[in-house]
Amino acid sequence: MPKALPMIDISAPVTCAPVASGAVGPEDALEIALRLKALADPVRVQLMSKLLANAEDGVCTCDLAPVVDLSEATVSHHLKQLREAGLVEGTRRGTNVYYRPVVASLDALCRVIDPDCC
Amino acid sequence: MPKALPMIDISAPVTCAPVASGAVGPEDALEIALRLKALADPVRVQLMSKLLANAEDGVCTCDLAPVVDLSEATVSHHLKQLREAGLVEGTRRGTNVYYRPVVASLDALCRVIDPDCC
DNA sequence: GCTAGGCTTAGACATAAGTCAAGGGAATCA
DNA sequence: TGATTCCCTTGACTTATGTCTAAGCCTAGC
Repeated sequence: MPKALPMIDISAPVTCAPVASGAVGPEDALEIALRLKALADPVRVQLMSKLLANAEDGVCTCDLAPVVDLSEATVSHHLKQLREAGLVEGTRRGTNVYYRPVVASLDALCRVIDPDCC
Repeated sequence: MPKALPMIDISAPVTCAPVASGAVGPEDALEIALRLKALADPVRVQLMSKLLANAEDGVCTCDLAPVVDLSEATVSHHLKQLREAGLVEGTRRGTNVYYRPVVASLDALCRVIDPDCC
């Protein structure tokens, strides 16, 4: 992948014009792609699903690991990806960190990619 | 990525239950992730954008290459990814192949990932 | 303080993905 | 038929990604 290094902040919901509205520029395309990439992994899809199913309570890392049958370190890595993409947020309660989905980000992402959506 | 090899057909629109409806299984998560991965690249986002902007006429590979400033071989590779994900389809007219977006697939994908969509 | 539990980070490794150059096919036209 | 043009595939290279183990960091409770 001989490609420019991202290193841009994508933690806020995407705000550019919908993809269908015309040829998007390289920078908008990169913003969209980075957020999509955060979701484009089966483990992270499963994690998001679990989080969305428990959106009000939140789920801690130790409960997430068994769901995807991976080590806590790997789950933490995936959660970091999702956090950096603004798709989840974690709050500490005691020794545990509870993760919750950021529905607004998911919504914004969807709005950008689907012409007939919302 | 020490992970199971995909090798599954994802050319039809995704049909599984929405991610938000509960913890999706590993196989559904893989189906969703593979389709998202097809879109999760800045070049392919740009290509889709261009195609969506010319949805009725279609765009040929030689016109697509300048848009993303890459070789035709690389563009062909990206189009193959999108084709295998069922997001675009190409029809030959003479020596040219004209690509068109498959809006239904994009729509289905969006419906699966966004709880508040559609 | 000190220890224990939960979470994250760092390093290492294997696999996947993006890019290009070169070559092969198919359709058109002379 | 032969030449040209467009498109696709293959192979090789480089970079990115997912996973683990091991180590470090907070927070709570003693």
